[in-house]
Amino acid sequence: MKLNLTMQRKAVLEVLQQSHDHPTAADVMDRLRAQGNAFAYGTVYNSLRYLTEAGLVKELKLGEVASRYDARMEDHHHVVCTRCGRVDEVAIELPAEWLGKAAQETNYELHHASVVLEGVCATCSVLNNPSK
Amino acid sequence: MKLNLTMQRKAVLEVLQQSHDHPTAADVMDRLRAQGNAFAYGTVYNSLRYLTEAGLVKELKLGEVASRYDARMEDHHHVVCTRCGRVDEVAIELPAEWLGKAAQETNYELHHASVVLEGVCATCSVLNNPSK
DNA sequence: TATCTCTTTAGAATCATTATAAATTTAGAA
DNA sequence: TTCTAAATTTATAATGATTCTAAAGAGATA
Repeated sequence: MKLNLTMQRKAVLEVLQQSHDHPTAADVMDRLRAQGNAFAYGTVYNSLRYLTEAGLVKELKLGEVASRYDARMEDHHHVVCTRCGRVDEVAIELPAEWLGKAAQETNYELHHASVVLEGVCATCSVLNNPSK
Repeated sequence: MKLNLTMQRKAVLEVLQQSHDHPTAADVMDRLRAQGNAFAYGTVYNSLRYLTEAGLVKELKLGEVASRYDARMEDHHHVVCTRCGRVDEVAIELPAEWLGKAAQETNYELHHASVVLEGVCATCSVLNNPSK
């Protein structure tokens, strides 16, 4: 399967590469519009799916209504701020030992692990309790 | 806030307590119907939200379209079989040390961690490769 | 009893996403 | 180059989960 990067797909990919806040499909749409690329909704979804399948982009399902997308392909996890909705990345990997125990307990052949942490980000924490 | 368990809410809770497969709202609806309780859709969603807020039930967002619900309140994680969609539980807790590192790296005040593992369950694994 | 609040109900509305069908573009063959 | 087949984009309709709304019902309290 050779890569077929149409201008639409390239534009979507570039938006993701230039974003560091894990935009949703609607966010991507807006950013494309802002730069003069008014593609059809379906095209944006199509492109996101294509890029995801091509392994150029990751789809993040963090328990919110909408999926988010990320062009950072190194494996990593995420933290969501329960106050402002901001999403940050967690670079630390799960201990292999822990995964091993999980595989053993469940009797699954594990392929992927995703951790979603919830908490309050530094900014919101300060806002709420300036004495910090 | 005192607990107000109407008959509808009680029925929804009981369905969840008797289910061990993490049913979706639609599943709950079906099971209620099957036992003669034909509540309105809105009521089931309302009850699920109420029970979740009351801490009697957990809402699971495992990256599928629909939320699943679980009356097991002990903290635990989940494995999803990518072949058949089956969801099982993982009782092992994340190492506190790992969480500590994550909190430090991200500068978040962490409140909750949820791990979703993906893999192939024992049944599907055998089906696909009977030599095992 | 009268009133107030909470709940249920049916159905409409919303939101993210997918499907459809026609129009357009692209790539490769002739 | 010209033709044709396959892939893609587009606009729009459809879907599926969930929430909202407004009216009706139930319960509790004064």
